[in-house]
Amino acid sequence: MEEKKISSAVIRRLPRYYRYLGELIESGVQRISSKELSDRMKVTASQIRQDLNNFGGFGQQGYGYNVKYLYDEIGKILGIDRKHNMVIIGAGNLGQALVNSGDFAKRGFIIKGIFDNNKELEGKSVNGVSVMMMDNLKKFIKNNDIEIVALTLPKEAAREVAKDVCEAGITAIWNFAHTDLSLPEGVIVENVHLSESLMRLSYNIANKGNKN
Amino acid sequence: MEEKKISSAVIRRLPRYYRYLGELIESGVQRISSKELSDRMKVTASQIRQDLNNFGGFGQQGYGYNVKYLYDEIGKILGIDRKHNMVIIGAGNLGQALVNSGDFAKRGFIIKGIFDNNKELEGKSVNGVSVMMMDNLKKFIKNNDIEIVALTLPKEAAREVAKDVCEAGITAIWNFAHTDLSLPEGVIVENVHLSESLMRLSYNIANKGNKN
DNA sequence: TAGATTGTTAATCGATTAACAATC
DNA sequence: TAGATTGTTAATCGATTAACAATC
Repeated sequence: MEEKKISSAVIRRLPRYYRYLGELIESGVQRISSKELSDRMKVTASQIRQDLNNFGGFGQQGYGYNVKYLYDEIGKILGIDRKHNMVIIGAGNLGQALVNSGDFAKRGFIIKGIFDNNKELEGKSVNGVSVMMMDNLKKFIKNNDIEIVALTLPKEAAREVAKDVCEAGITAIWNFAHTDLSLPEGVIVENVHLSESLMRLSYNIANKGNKN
Repeated sequence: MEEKKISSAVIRRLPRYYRYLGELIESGVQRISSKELSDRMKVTASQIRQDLNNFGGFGQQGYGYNVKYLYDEIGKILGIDRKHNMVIIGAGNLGQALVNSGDFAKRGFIIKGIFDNNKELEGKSVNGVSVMMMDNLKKFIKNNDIEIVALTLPKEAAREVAKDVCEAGITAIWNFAHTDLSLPEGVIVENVHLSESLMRLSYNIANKGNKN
Protein backbone atom coordinates (compact mmCIF):
# COMPACT_ATOMS: atom_id res chain seq x y z
CA MET A 1 0.00 0.00 0.00
CA GLU A 2 1.06 3.62 0.23
CA GLU A 3 2.21 3.57 -3.36
CA LYS A 4 3.75 6.77 -4.60
CA LYS A 5 2.10 8.16 -7.69
CA ILE A 6 4.28 7.67 -10.76
CA SER A 7 4.34 10.67 -13.03
CA SER A 8 3.01 10.30 -16.55
CA ALA A 9 6.34 11.53 -17.90
CA VAL A 10 7.94 8.40 -16.49
CA ILE A 11 5.22 6.13 -17.88
CA ARG A 12 5.59 7.69 -21.29
CA ARG A 13 9.24 6.67 -21.30
CA LEU A 14 8.83 3.09 -20.09
CA PRO A 15 7.78 1.54 -23.41
CA ARG A 16 10.78 3.13 -25.04
CA TYR A 17 13.13 1.55 -22.52
CA TYR A 18 11.36 -1.70 -23.18
CA ARG A 19 11.90 -1.37 -26.90
CA TYR A 20 15.60 -0.61 -26.56
CA LEU A 21 16.10 -3.46 -24.14
CA GLY A 22 14.30 -5.80 -26.55
CA GLU A 23 16.69 -4.82 -29.32
CA LEU A 24 19.66 -5.31 -27.01
CA ILE A 25 18.47 -8.83 -26.26
CA GLU A 26 18.15 -9.52 -29.98
CA SER A 27 21.69 -8.39 -30.54
CA GLY A 28 22.93 -10.58 -27.74
CA VAL A 29 23.85 -7.93 -25.19
CA GLN A 30 23.53 -9.27 -21.66
CA ARG A 31 24.40 -6.36 -19.41
CA ILE A 32 24.24 -2.62 -19.78
CA SER A 33 25.02 0.38 -17.62
CA SER A 34 22.78 3.39 -17.36
CA LYS A 35 25.56 5.39 -19.01
CA GLU A 36 25.74 3.12 -22.03
CA LEU A 37 21.97 3.02 -22.41
CA SER A 38 21.83 6.78 -22.05
CA ASP A 39 24.23 7.16 -24.96
CA ARG A 40 22.08 4.98 -27.18
CA MET A 41 18.78 6.52 -26.18
CA LYS A 42 19.92 10.13 -25.97
CA VAL A 43 18.63 10.68 -22.49
CA THR A 44 20.64 11.22 -19.32
CA ALA A 45 21.87 8.27 -17.30
CA SER A 46 20.49 10.03 -14.28
CA GLN A 47 17.01 10.01 -15.75
CA ILE A 48 17.20 6.32 -16.52
CA ARG A 49 18.23 5.48 -12.97
CA GLN A 50 15.60 7.79 -11.49
CA ASP A 51 12.89 6.34 -13.70
CA LEU A 52 13.74 2.73 -12.89
CA ASN A 53 14.06 3.38 -9.19
CA ASN A 54 10.44 4.44 -9.09
CA PHE A 55 9.72 0.73 -9.38
CA GLY A 56 12.60 -0.87 -7.56
CA GLY A 57 16.32 -1.43 -7.66
CA PHE A 58 16.86 -3.51 -10.77
CA GLY A 59 20.59 -2.93 -11.09
CA GLN A 60 23.71 -3.82 -9.25
CA GLN A 61 26.46 -1.43 -8.21
CA GLY A 62 29.62 -1.82 -10.19
CA TYR A 63 27.86 -4.01 -12.75
CA GLY A 64 24.91 -2.24 -14.30
CA TYR A 65 21.68 -3.90 -15.34
CA ASN A 66 21.02 -7.40 -16.60
CA VAL A 67 19.28 -6.73 -19.89
CA LYS A 68 16.92 -9.69 -19.93
CA TYR A 69 15.95 -9.25 -16.29
CA LEU A 70 15.28 -5.54 -16.68
CA TYR A 71 13.30 -6.19 -19.86
CA ASP A 72 11.09 -8.68 -18.09
CA GLU A 73 10.60 -6.43 -15.09
CA ILE A 74 9.55 -3.50 -17.25
CA GLY A 75 7.20 -5.85 -19.07
CA LYS A 76 5.58 -6.70 -15.76
CA ILE A 77 5.33 -3.04 -14.80
CA LEU A 78 3.65 -2.33 -18.12
CA GLY A 79 1.24 -5.19 -17.57
CA ILE A 80 2.26 -7.02 -20.72
CA ASP A 81 3.24 -10.19 -18.91
CA ARG A 82 -0.29 -11.37 -19.53
CA LYS A 83 -2.90 -11.37 -22.30
CA HIS A 84 -5.42 -8.60 -22.88
CA ASN A 85 -8.54 -9.24 -24.90
CA MET A 86 -9.57 -6.41 -27.16
CA VAL A 87 -12.26 -5.51 -29.67
CA ILE A 88 -12.09 -2.95 -32.43
CA ILE A 89 -15.17 -0.85 -33.01
CA GLY A 90 -15.34 0.67 -36.45
CA ALA A 91 -14.38 -1.53 -39.39
CA GLY A 92 -13.15 1.30 -41.59
CA ASN A 93 -9.64 1.44 -42.97
CA LEU A 94 -7.95 2.10 -39.69
CA GLY A 95 -9.97 -0.49 -37.79
CA GLN A 96 -9.19 -3.13 -40.38
CA ALA A 97 -5.53 -2.12 -40.39
CA LEU A 98 -5.36 -2.68 -36.64
CA VAL A 99 -6.92 -6.13 -37.01
CA ASN A 100 -4.55 -7.00 -39.81
CA SER A 101 -1.49 -5.95 -37.90
CA GLY A 102 0.22 -8.76 -36.05
CA ASP A 103 2.16 -6.37 -33.83
CA PHE A 104 -0.41 -6.18 -31.09
CA ALA A 105 -0.97 -9.92 -30.79
CA LYS A 106 2.79 -10.34 -30.39
CA ARG A 107 2.63 -8.17 -27.29
CA GLY A 108 -0.34 -10.06 -25.88
CA PHE A 109 -3.14 -7.80 -27.06
CA ILE A 110 -5.55 -10.24 -28.64
CA ILE A 111 -8.13 -8.86 -31.02
CA LYS A 112 -11.21 -10.97 -30.42
CA GLY A 113 -13.64 -9.13 -32.62
CA ILE A 114 -14.34 -6.20 -34.91
CA PHE A 115 -17.67 -4.38 -35.03
CA ASP A 116 -19.41 -1.95 -37.30
CA ASN A 117 -22.96 -0.89 -38.04
CA ASN A 118 -22.56 -0.98 -41.79
CA LYS A 119 -24.62 -3.99 -42.92
CA GLU A 120 -22.50 -4.36 -46.02
CA LEU A 121 -19.50 -5.30 -43.91
CA GLU A 122 -21.34 -7.92 -41.88
CA GLY A 123 -19.50 -11.21 -41.91
CA LYS A 124 -16.55 -9.85 -43.88
CA SER A 125 -13.41 -11.63 -42.78
CA VAL A 126 -10.54 -9.42 -41.68
CA ASN A 127 -7.44 -11.41 -40.85
CA GLY A 128 -9.65 -14.32 -39.84
CA VAL A 129 -11.93 -12.19 -37.67
CA SER A 130 -15.37 -11.59 -39.12
CA VAL A 131 -17.06 -8.24 -38.81
CA MET A 132 -20.02 -8.27 -36.44
CA MET A 133 -22.90 -5.85 -36.09
CA MET A 134 -23.06 -3.46 -33.18
CA ASP A 135 -26.20 -4.98 -31.66
CA ASN A 136 -24.10 -7.98 -30.62
CA LEU A 137 -21.46 -5.84 -28.98
CA LYS A 138 -22.51 -5.81 -25.35
CA LYS A 139 -23.13 -9.52 -25.24
CA PHE A 140 -19.83 -10.23 -26.97
CA ILE A 141 -17.93 -8.11 -24.45
CA LYS A 142 -19.43 -10.04 -21.58
CA ASN A 143 -18.99 -13.48 -23.07
CA ASN A 144 -15.42 -13.02 -24.27
CA ASP A 145 -13.75 -11.40 -21.31
CA ILE A 146 -13.00 -8.23 -23.24
CA GLU A 147 -10.88 -5.70 -21.42
CA ILE A 148 -9.95 -3.09 -24.01
CA VAL A 149 -12.08 -1.41 -26.63
CA ALA A 150 -10.43 0.43 -29.53
CA LEU A 151 -12.58 3.11 -31.12
CA THR A 152 -11.92 3.76 -34.79
CA LEU A 153 -15.09 5.65 -35.52
CA PRO A 154 -16.25 9.17 -36.36
CA LYS A 155 -16.35 11.36 -33.29
CA GLU A 156 -20.09 11.44 -32.69
CA ALA A 157 -20.40 7.67 -32.94
CA ALA A 158 -17.32 7.24 -30.76
CA ARG A 159 -18.84 9.29 -27.97
CA GLU A 160 -22.00 7.21 -28.04
CA VAL A 161 -20.28 3.86 -28.25
CA ALA A 162 -17.87 4.81 -25.48
CA LYS A 163 -20.83 5.40 -23.22
CA ASP A 164 -22.36 2.05 -24.17
CA VAL A 165 -19.26 -0.03 -23.64
CA CYS A 166 -18.68 1.55 -20.25
CA GLU A 167 -22.15 0.43 -19.29
CA ALA A 168 -21.13 -3.04 -20.43
CA GLY A 169 -18.29 -2.91 -17.94
CA ILE A 170 -15.34 -1.85 -20.10
CA THR A 171 -12.79 0.26 -18.23
CA ALA A 172 -10.09 0.75 -20.86
CA ILE A 173 -10.53 2.58 -24.14
CA TRP A 174 -8.00 3.12 -26.90
CA ASN A 175 -9.45 6.12 -28.65
CA PHE A 176 -8.61 6.99 -32.25
CA ALA A 177 -11.62 9.28 -32.75
CA HIS A 178 -11.01 13.01 -33.08
CA THR A 179 -12.62 13.91 -29.84
CA ASP A 180 -12.08 13.70 -26.12
CA LEU A 181 -14.35 11.24 -24.37
CA SER A 182 -16.02 12.08 -21.13
CA LEU A 183 -16.33 8.87 -19.22
CA PRO A 184 -17.25 7.56 -15.80
CA GLU A 185 -14.72 7.72 -13.00
CA GLY A 186 -12.18 4.93 -13.21
CA VAL A 187 -12.37 4.37 -16.96
CA ILE A 188 -8.97 4.73 -18.60
CA VAL A 189 -8.55 6.35 -21.98
CA GLU A 190 -5.48 6.39 -24.15
CA ASN A 191 -5.85 8.76 -27.06
CA VAL A 192 -4.23 8.45 -30.47
CA HIS A 193 -5.01 11.62 -32.34
CA LEU A 194 -3.25 11.22 -35.67
CA SER A 195 -4.25 14.56 -37.10
CA GLU A 196 -2.88 16.30 -34.02
CA SER A 197 0.37 14.45 -34.48
CA LEU A 198 0.51 15.67 -38.05
CA MET A 199 -0.16 19.23 -36.94
CA ARG A 200 2.76 19.10 -34.54
CA LEU A 201 4.92 17.97 -37.44
CA SER A 202 3.57 20.85 -39.46
CA TYR A 203 4.32 23.30 -36.64
CA ASN A 204 7.89 22.12 -36.57
CA ILE A 205 8.20 22.51 -40.32
CA ALA A 206 6.86 26.03 -40.14
CA ASN A 207 9.19 26.94 -37.30
CA LYS A 208 12.29 25.15 -38.42
CA GLY A 209 15.35 27.09 -37.48
CA ASN A 210 13.77 28.83 -34.49
CA LYS A 211 15.86 26.58 -32.34
CA ASN A 212 17.21 29.38 -30.17
CA MET B 1 14.34 37.55 -34.87
CA GLU B 2 15.25 36.78 -31.27
CA GLU B 3 12.40 34.32 -31.07
CA LYS B 4 11.96 32.67 -27.74
CA LYS B 5 11.94 28.90 -27.91
CA ILE B 6 8.44 27.51 -27.41
CA SER B 7 8.34 24.46 -25.20
CA SER B 8 7.14 21.22 -26.66
CA ALA B 9 4.52 20.99 -23.90
CA VAL B 10 2.88 24.08 -25.38
CA ILE B 11 3.08 22.76 -28.93
CA ARG B 12 1.54 19.49 -27.86
CA ARG B 13 -1.49 21.42 -26.59
CA LEU B 14 -2.02 23.68 -29.60
CA PRO B 15 -3.81 21.16 -31.84
CA ARG B 16 -6.20 20.45 -29.01
CA TYR B 17 -7.09 24.12 -28.67
CA TYR B 18 -7.55 24.16 -32.41
CA ARG B 19 -9.91 21.23 -32.26
CA TYR B 20 -12.03 22.74 -29.49
CA LEU B 21 -12.21 26.08 -31.26
CA GLY B 22 -13.28 24.31 -34.46
CA GLU B 23 -16.13 22.66 -32.61
CA LEU B 24 -17.13 25.97 -31.06
CA ILE B 25 -17.32 27.51 -34.52
CA GLU B 26 -19.48 24.62 -35.70
CA SER B 27 -21.87 25.20 -32.82
CA GLY B 28 -22.08 28.89 -33.58
CA VAL B 29 -20.15 30.26 -30.60
CA GLN B 30 -18.47 33.55 -31.50
CA ARG B 31 -16.60 34.55 -28.35
CA ILE B 32 -15.13 32.69 -25.44
CA SER B 33 -13.20 33.55 -22.31
CA SER B 34 -10.20 31.60 -21.11
CA LYS B 35 -12.29 30.62 -18.08
CA GLU B 36 -15.09 29.16 -20.17
CA LEU B 37 -12.66 27.31 -22.43
CA SER B 38 -10.81 26.01 -19.40
CA ASP B 39 -14.03 24.50 -18.06
CA ARG B 40 -14.66 22.68 -21.32
CA MET B 41 -11.11 21.50 -21.82
CA LYS B 42 -10.30 20.67 -18.20
CA VAL B 43 -7.17 22.75 -18.10
CA THR B 44 -6.55 25.94 -16.16
CA ALA B 45 -7.50 29.30 -17.63
CA SER B 46 -4.06 30.47 -16.64
CA GLN B 47 -2.45 27.84 -18.80
CA ILE B 48 -4.56 28.78 -21.80
CA ARG B 49 -3.60 32.43 -21.49
CA GLN B 50 0.06 31.61 -20.94
CA ASP B 51 0.11 29.27 -23.92
CA LEU B 52 -1.52 31.73 -26.28
CA ASN B 53 0.63 34.62 -25.15
CA ASN B 54 3.68 32.76 -26.34
CA PHE B 55 2.50 33.72 -29.80
CA GLY B 56 0.81 37.05 -29.27
CA GLY B 57 -2.11 38.77 -27.62
CA PHE B 58 -5.12 37.30 -29.35
CA GLY B 59 -7.72 38.34 -26.80
CA GLN B 60 -9.25 41.51 -25.52
CA GLN B 61 -9.60 42.54 -21.90
CA GLY B 62 -13.14 42.39 -20.65
CA TYR B 63 -14.26 40.46 -23.72
CA GLY B 64 -12.30 37.27 -24.14
CA TYR B 65 -11.31 35.74 -27.45
CA ASN B 66 -13.01 35.86 -30.80
CA VAL B 67 -13.38 32.17 -31.63
CA LYS B 68 -12.98 32.37 -35.41
CA TYR B 69 -10.03 34.74 -35.17
CA LEU B 70 -8.24 32.64 -32.58
CA TYR B 71 -8.91 29.48 -34.59
CA ASP B 72 -7.38 31.00 -37.68
CA GLU B 73 -4.38 32.34 -35.79
CA ILE B 74 -3.64 28.96 -34.24
CA GLY B 75 -4.02 27.44 -37.70
CA LYS B 76 -1.31 29.81 -38.94
CA ILE B 77 0.93 29.00 -36.00
CA LEU B 78 0.53 25.30 -36.75
CA GLY B 79 1.34 25.91 -40.40
CA ILE B 80 -1.94 24.51 -41.66
CA ASP B 81 -2.92 27.69 -43.48
CA ARG B 82 -1.26 26.17 -46.53
CA LYS B 83 -1.00 22.82 -48.30
CA HIS B 84 1.62 20.18 -47.55
CA ASN B 85 2.40 17.49 -50.08
CA MET B 86 3.01 14.08 -48.61
CA VAL B 87 3.87 10.55 -49.70
CA ILE B 88 3.26 7.34 -47.83
CA ILE B 89 5.98 4.73 -47.93
CA GLY B 90 4.76 1.26 -47.17
CA ALA B 91 1.49 0.14 -48.75
CA GLY B 92 0.54 -2.27 -46.00
CA ASN B 93 -2.65 -2.00 -44.03
CA LEU B 94 -1.71 1.12 -42.18
CA GLY B 95 -0.28 2.88 -45.21
CA GLN B 96 -3.42 2.14 -47.19
CA ALA B 97 -5.59 3.26 -44.29
CA LEU B 98 -3.80 6.61 -44.23
CA VAL B 99 -4.35 7.06 -47.96
CA ASN B 100 -7.99 6.10 -47.64
CA SER B 101 -8.63 8.53 -44.84
CA GLY B 102 -9.98 11.86 -45.95
CA ASP B 103 -9.08 13.53 -42.67
CA PHE B 104 -5.62 14.61 -43.65
CA ALA B 105 -6.58 16.13 -46.98
CA LYS B 106 -9.20 18.19 -45.15
CA ARG B 107 -6.41 19.79 -43.13
CA GLY B 108 -4.30 20.46 -46.17
CA PHE B 109 -2.06 17.40 -46.07
CA ILE B 110 -2.28 16.10 -49.61
CA ILE B 111 -1.22 12.52 -50.22
CA LYS B 112 0.42 12.58 -53.62
CA GLY B 113 1.68 9.03 -53.76
CA ILE B 114 2.08 5.70 -52.04
CA PHE B 115 5.11 3.47 -52.46
CA ASP B 116 6.07 -0.08 -51.73
CA ASN B 117 8.59 -2.59 -52.97
CA ASN B 118 6.14 -5.44 -53.24
CA LYS B 119 5.69 -6.01 -56.99
CA GLU B 120 2.26 -7.50 -56.41
CA LEU B 121 0.95 -4.16 -55.24
CA GLU B 122 2.32 -2.22 -58.19
CA GLY B 123 -0.39 -0.14 -59.83
CA LYS B 124 -3.01 -1.07 -57.26
CA SER B 125 -5.35 1.87 -56.80
CA VAL B 126 -5.83 3.06 -53.24
CA ASN B 127 -8.38 5.84 -53.00
CA GLY B 128 -7.46 6.92 -56.49
CA VAL B 129 -3.73 6.87 -55.83
CA SER B 130 -1.87 4.03 -57.47
CA VAL B 131 0.91 2.20 -55.67
CA MET B 132 4.35 2.90 -57.12
CA MET B 133 7.59 1.01 -56.75
CA MET B 134 10.36 2.37 -54.58
CA ASP B 135 12.81 2.90 -57.42
CA ASN B 136 10.67 5.83 -58.55
CA LEU B 137 10.63 7.42 -55.14
CA LYS B 138 13.47 9.92 -55.30
CA LYS B 139 12.42 11.25 -58.67
CA PHE B 140 8.80 11.50 -57.54
CA ILE B 141 9.77 13.48 -54.47
CA LYS B 142 11.66 15.98 -56.55
CA ASN B 143 9.06 16.36 -59.28
CA ASN B 144 6.05 16.65 -57.00
CA ASP B 145 7.23 19.12 -54.41
CA ILE B 146 6.92 16.58 -51.60
CA GLU B 147 7.52 17.94 -48.14
CA ILE B 148 6.48 15.14 -45.78
CA VAL B 149 7.18 11.43 -45.92
CA ALA B 150 5.14 9.02 -43.81
CA LEU B 151 6.88 5.75 -43.02
CA THR B 152 4.58 2.77 -42.52
CA LEU B 153 7.19 0.08 -42.87
CA PRO B 154 8.99 -2.50 -40.76
CA LYS B 155 11.73 -0.92 -38.69
CA GLU B 156 14.77 -2.02 -40.70
CA ALA B 157 13.26 -0.84 -43.97
CA ALA B 158 12.15 2.39 -42.32
CA ARG B 159 15.67 3.21 -41.20
CA GLU B 160 17.00 2.69 -44.71
CA VAL B 161 14.26 4.58 -46.47
CA ALA B 162 14.54 7.44 -44.01
CA LYS B 163 18.17 7.83 -44.98
CA ASP B 164 17.31 7.76 -48.68
CA VAL B 165 14.54 10.33 -48.55
CA CYS B 166 16.72 12.69 -46.55
CA GLU B 167 19.26 12.48 -49.33
CA ALA B 168 16.46 13.36 -51.70
CA GLY B 169 15.91 16.55 -49.70
CA ILE B 170 13.04 15.56 -47.40
CA THR B 171 13.18 17.31 -44.02
CA ALA B 172 9.98 16.10 -42.38
CA ILE B 173 9.17 12.52 -41.51
CA TRP B 174 6.04 11.09 -39.95
CA ASN B 175 7.33 7.85 -38.51
CA PHE B 176 5.03 4.92 -37.72
CA ALA B 177 7.83 2.34 -37.62
CA HIS B 178 8.76 0.81 -34.29
CA THR B 179 12.13 2.44 -34.08
CA ASP B 180 13.77 5.77 -33.56
CA LEU B 181 15.35 7.23 -36.66
CA SER B 182 18.74 8.83 -36.55
CA LEU B 183 18.70 11.55 -39.13
CA PRO B 184 20.76 14.47 -40.33
CA GLU B 185 20.63 17.76 -38.45
CA GLY B 186 17.55 19.75 -39.31
CA VAL B 187 15.30 16.85 -40.28
CA ILE B 188 12.11 16.80 -38.25
CA VAL B 189 10.57 13.56 -37.06
CA GLU B 190 7.17 13.07 -35.53
CA ASN B 191 6.77 9.58 -34.13
CA VAL B 192 3.55 7.60 -33.84
CA HIS B 193 4.36 4.48 -31.91
CA LEU B 194 1.05 2.66 -31.62
CA SER B 195 2.33 -0.26 -29.63
CA GLU B 196 3.86 2.11 -27.08
CA SER B 197 0.51 3.83 -26.78
CA LEU B 198 -1.11 0.49 -26.11
CA MET B 199 1.50 -0.31 -23.46
CA ARG B 200 0.73 2.92 -21.64
CA LEU B 201 -2.91 1.92 -21.66
CA SER B 202 -1.92 -1.46 -20.31
CA TYR B 203 0.18 0.16 -17.57
CA ASN B 204 -2.80 2.18 -16.50
CA ILE B 205 -5.00 -0.90 -16.42
CA ALA B 206 -2.47 -2.73 -14.29
CA ASN B 207 -2.14 0.20 -11.91
CA LYS B 208 -5.71 1.29 -11.73
CA GLY B 209 -6.56 2.54 -8.31
CA ASN B 210 -3.03 3.65 -7.48
CA LYS B 211 -4.27 7.17 -7.85
CA ASN B 212 -2.81 8.39 -4.59
C1' DT C 1 41.25 -4.56 -2.79
C1' DA C 2 40.30 -1.08 -6.51
C1' DG C 3 37.15 0.28 -9.97
C1' DA C 4 32.73 0.73 -11.56
C1' DT C 5 28.21 1.90 -11.24
C1' DT C 6 24.11 1.92 -8.78
C1' DG C 7 20.51 4.07 -5.66
C1' DT C 8 19.36 8.25 -3.65
C1' DT C 9 19.71 12.92 -1.91
C1' DA C 10 20.37 17.66 -3.12
C1' DA C 11 20.50 21.39 -6.62
C1' DT C 12 18.74 23.20 -10.70
C1' DC C 13 15.77 24.05 -14.09
C1' DG C 14 11.39 24.56 -16.33
C1' DA C 15 6.47 24.40 -16.41
C1' DT C 16 2.19 25.36 -14.17
C1' DT C 17 -0.68 28.07 -11.32
C1' DA C 18 -1.93 32.19 -8.83
C1' DA C 19 -2.39 36.97 -8.51
C1' DC C 20 -3.24 41.38 -10.11
C1' DA C 21 -2.53 45.66 -12.66
C1' DA C 22 -3.82 47.11 -17.27
C1' DT C 23 -7.50 48.02 -20.20
C1' DC C 24 -11.38 47.06 -23.11
C1' DT D 1 -18.27 54.48 -15.46
C1' DA D 2 -18.29 49.62 -13.55
C1' DG D 3 -17.47 44.91 -14.64
C1' DA D 4 -15.06 41.57 -16.95
C1' DT D 5 -11.20 39.46 -18.53
C1' DT D 6 -6.88 39.75 -20.58
C1' DG D 7 -1.63 39.90 -20.51
C1' DT D 8 2.04 39.38 -17.54
C1' DT D 9 4.73 39.06 -13.35
C1' DA D 10 5.56 36.41 -9.25
C1' DA D 11 5.01 32.10 -6.54
C1' DT D 12 4.69 27.32 -6.50
C1' DC D 13 5.21 22.98 -7.89
C1' DG D 14 7.26 19.12 -10.24
C1' DA D 15 10.62 17.07 -13.18
C1' DT D 16 15.33 16.72 -14.57
C1' DT D 17 20.11 16.77 -13.68
C1' DA D 18 24.14 16.60 -10.78
C1' DA D 19 26.65 14.72 -7.11
C1' DC D 20 28.18 11.28 -4.19
C1' DA D 21 28.02 7.76 -0.60
C1' DA D 22 26.91 2.90 -0.68
C1' DT D 23 28.21 -1.37 -2.38
C1' DC D 24 28.93 -4.97 -5.70
